[in-house]
Amino acid sequence: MADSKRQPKFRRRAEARPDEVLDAALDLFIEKGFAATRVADIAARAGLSKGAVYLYFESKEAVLEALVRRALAPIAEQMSLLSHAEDAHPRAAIEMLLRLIAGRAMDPKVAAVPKIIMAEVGNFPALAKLYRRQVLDMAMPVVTGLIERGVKMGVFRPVDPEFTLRSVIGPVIAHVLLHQIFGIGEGLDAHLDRFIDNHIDVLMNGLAASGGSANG
Amino acid sequence: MADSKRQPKFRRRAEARPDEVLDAALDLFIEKGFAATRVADIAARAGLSKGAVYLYFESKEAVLEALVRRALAPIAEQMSLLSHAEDAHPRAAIEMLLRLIAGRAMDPKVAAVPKIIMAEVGNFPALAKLYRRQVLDMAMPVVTGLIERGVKMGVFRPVDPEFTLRSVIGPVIAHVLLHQIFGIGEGLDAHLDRFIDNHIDVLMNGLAASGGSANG
DNA sequence: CGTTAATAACTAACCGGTCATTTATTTACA
DNA sequence: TGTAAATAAATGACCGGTTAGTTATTAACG
Repeated sequence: MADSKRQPKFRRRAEARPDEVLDAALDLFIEKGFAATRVADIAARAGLSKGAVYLYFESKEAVLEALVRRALAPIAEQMSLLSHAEDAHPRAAIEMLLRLIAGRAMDPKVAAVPKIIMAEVGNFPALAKLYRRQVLDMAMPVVTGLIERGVKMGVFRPVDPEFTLRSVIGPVIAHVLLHQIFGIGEGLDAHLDRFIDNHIDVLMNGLAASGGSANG
Repeated sequence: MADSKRQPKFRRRAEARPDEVLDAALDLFIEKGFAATRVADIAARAGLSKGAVYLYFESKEAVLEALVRRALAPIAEQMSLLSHAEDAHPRAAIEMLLRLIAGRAMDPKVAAVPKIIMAEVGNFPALAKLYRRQVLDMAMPVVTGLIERGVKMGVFRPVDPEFTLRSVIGPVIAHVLLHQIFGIGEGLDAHLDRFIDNHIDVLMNGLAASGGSANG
């Protein structure tokens, strides 16, 4: 009151606002889900008023879509990286790929997006299509191609690439789900590398002991 | 009005109502998620009025919890089956287990429950605990035990059972997710057996060609 | 000062949950 | 067995709280 330095009660920062809103929305969608998050909450966390959110986004749904788009962009970049990896030895490429995916997927901010999509796919089928087109349709062919090439080169046994894709990424998904959703293997956080080691070991060499009767 | 046969506008069927409500709720939660489903919708699909739903359930949330409980009951039975399987050869037991899980998990009604849990875990942490206690804490030790025994018997190579669990079930989860959420491998529906065959082949024998340098 | 970012108060609609009332079914009894 | 009283099941209108989206107004700042 006696203070002469009246700092303004808000700043005009049109450039930075949209990203800040998306940051806040991501946090809240992770915490409470899309439906349970109020636009007012997003605004509050982003440090502006609810009305201001509507200066930058058409609707609450539009916030979600923008959020997903923004999260997907870097993944598209990763994919171009993976395309380079095609030159490498299939085994080494898959190993690199798995470590890359696992490392990123264990970051809650990254894991959250597929989780939100799974949760909201019923309400917004467009989200599933977006994710499928921007991520899956780019990533999956890279992996199946890698497997296919490995088979042709004779470094992999003759397996079905489409099916085997699931054997490559599935364990990582399982690991992330158990951890993120159910809090299982909490202490294993630091042991992510060891999990990947184990996964690659099993994936490449199989479970069966070499001496045993292993064929189906 | 001219009709002499006045069929009643409702029937008293207190026995059947709760299950019918849960059936309807499951359908709708699958379609639209928990938050987006109105109690009136549930009632309409179950063929009674909204008020009647509250004769049988305390709240909308109580409907969800009852739904999960009902879905979990048969799984607990399955687990006792699995306990029997421990007597069998670890390899055969795992194979049987995988075919069992995959067959059930591809049924949308069954797959829906974990999906709903994943979606609503933010709002209702109790659900995750329920699922963890009633399913995971029962199922996971069976599998890790199986792996452990296989290692001790020498039919499996020395792997970490906790980590390898993820290699066993992960591919099935991936398959179900790709199919249920993103509609990938739609035509592969009939090929579930072939997917499991491929998974077991890779799981047991590994990807690496026998001649190659496969060790990490 | 004029433009525009931002606010704060507002509206309208929706939806979970309640309850007074109606209808179906069962029971008591002549 | 026929009928009326009793009970249980079900309805549907309603209430109150919540919240997405709007708008009149104000404040920042070049």
